[in-house]
Amino acid sequence: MNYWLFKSEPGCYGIDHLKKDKTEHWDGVRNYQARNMLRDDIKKGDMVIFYHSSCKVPAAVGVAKVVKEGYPDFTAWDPKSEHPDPKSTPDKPLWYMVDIAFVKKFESEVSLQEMRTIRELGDMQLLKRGNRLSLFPISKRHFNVITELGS
DNA sequence: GCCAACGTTGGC
DNA sequence: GCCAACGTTGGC
Repeated sequence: MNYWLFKSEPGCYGIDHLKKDKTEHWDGVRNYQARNMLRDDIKKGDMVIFYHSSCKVPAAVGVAKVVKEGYPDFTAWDPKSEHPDPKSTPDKPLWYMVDIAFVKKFESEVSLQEMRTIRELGDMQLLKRGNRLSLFPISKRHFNVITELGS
């Protein structure tokens, strides 16, 4: 089993949305590195730290679980969607997504600022300079440390 | 295939 | 709103 961190802007789609929806497809990723992970690496049963970015207090806010492995992101060929891409078609899909299910919302969210002070999280991609990927792998240790801080 | 210009992300 | 970092685009 592998562990991942997914970023989302809470104003756009936050942990409370996922809690309400129970499961949701993680669409709209338009970056090749992230696409490759969604298509090839993220497996059913993998665990996800849900992270709020581009907001007042950037923070890890909960846990989700992968319930469906990579399949074509059909929002790409919907011109009315948030991130349409005419280069992607049902015959030749360019972008992929997975489905995730709500597991829990942290009792206290774990801010980016707090995570920076934790030695065991020092090598996490989230804390590296210039990190812009919207999702990336984390270690089991990272996952455990963050979930413990959140409870 | 190089690289300048431009766009986007995201913390601050 | 600023800016650093990085991805993408497109001319050559």
